[in-house]
Amino acid sequence: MNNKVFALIDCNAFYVSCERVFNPKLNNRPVVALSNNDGCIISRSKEAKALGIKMGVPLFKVKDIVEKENVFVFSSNYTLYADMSRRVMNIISYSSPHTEIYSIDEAFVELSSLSIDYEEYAHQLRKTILQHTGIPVSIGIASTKTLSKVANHKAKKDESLNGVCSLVGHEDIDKVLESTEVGDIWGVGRRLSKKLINHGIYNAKLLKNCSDSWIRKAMSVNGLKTITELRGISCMSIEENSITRKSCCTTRSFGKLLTNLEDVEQAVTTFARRATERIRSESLAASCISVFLRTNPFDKKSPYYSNGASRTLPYPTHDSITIIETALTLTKKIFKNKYQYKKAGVLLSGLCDESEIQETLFEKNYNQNSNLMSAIDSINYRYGRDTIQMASECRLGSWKQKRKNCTQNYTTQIDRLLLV
DNA sequence: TCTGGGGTCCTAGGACCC
DNA sequence: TCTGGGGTCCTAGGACCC
Repeated sequence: MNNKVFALIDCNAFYVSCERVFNPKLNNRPVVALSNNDGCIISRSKEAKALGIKMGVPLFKVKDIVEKENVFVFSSNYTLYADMSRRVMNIISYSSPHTEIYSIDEAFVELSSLSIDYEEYAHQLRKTILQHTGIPVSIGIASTKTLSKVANHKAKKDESLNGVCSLVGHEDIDKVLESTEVGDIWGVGRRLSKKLINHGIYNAKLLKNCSDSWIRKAMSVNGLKTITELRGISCMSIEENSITRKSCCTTRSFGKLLTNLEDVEQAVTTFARRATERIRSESLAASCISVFLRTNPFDKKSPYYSNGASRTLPYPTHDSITIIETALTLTKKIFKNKYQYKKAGVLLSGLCDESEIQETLFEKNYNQNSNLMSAIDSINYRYGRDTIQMASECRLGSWKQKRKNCTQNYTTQIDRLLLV
């Protein structure tokens, strides 16, 4: 038996909550936030959920409800959300020595090393986060990460719990597991959930009691970890040191369909530049560059085309010019006339730390522009990320995304501060 | 008319080696 | 007619997460 204790802190309807902080009129009203290009609904207030608006649904499919019920709709404002996330995570990190930032709106904390009352800690933390940032959170506490996810789910659903649910010392965890649908378990997605239900396993208690050998076959080693954790034996620990990434990709849908090579090249240039800037900011370099293009898979009337191409360089680089040149060569290779392109992307992989770049005697030096890159980065940091662009991306701007209803950068731009 | 973006990990199967 | 055994590496595809 282990005696670890994990807490999972999860922000409630995070993007919607961020918008509410700066516009209190949105409180107690149905509010949703959209994905890029104003495509799908990816964050919903409690009131919007109550209207039957589902997670991930395309906006146009719920247009009627949105209009009839006066739902407030926001384009995503990642600059704002990222900054609000940073504030919440700072408070969490300060509250415990063992913290793992798991996503933009979630963090795991290991509590067993602290001699505290866990529930009291959780209520206090909730209060502090709300007071300092305006963001409401829910906290689940249990002996494994997977169970803390279950507890968090319960904390969100059951309003009488005041946002905190602890399964530590809980007399009947099985009862909680019985009321947890199998698809709500961390690690069980849409496919596995369907498969399990077909076998009569529709809640967490039934899953927990399956045989190891059957689970190994049906769900691979990850499934085995999941059921072990449901039984209260911890096999996933806190990842305190953020592991360096293995790839970095920038991809977008276009605001309108593109048919010209020049327009697609312009978009690919921007994607390649942004991805390269990101790896540079993390002191990484890439040795493999991939580009992909595709038409709209939902449009059954037009012919579908999707293709990708990659090239591996002789040694890693984080020079925008080299990476963009390579990306454009790849684009020409896969671009075909007469198709209407909806989306493209650039993926950088084979990443290594910039200090490990091995140069070769006989190849062109890709990294000779490093002073130029530093200068571009510092100008873009100071004056906005697209202040200096590449010539091949400044032409028409025809691929730009839809972003009809986006709020200000209240916390990161001095002239956008609210006046009180 | 309108359908997101950015990641990780595992497995099976093929190619190849001796 | 009869065609082994043991291994590695790579890739595509499938699953998951937020």
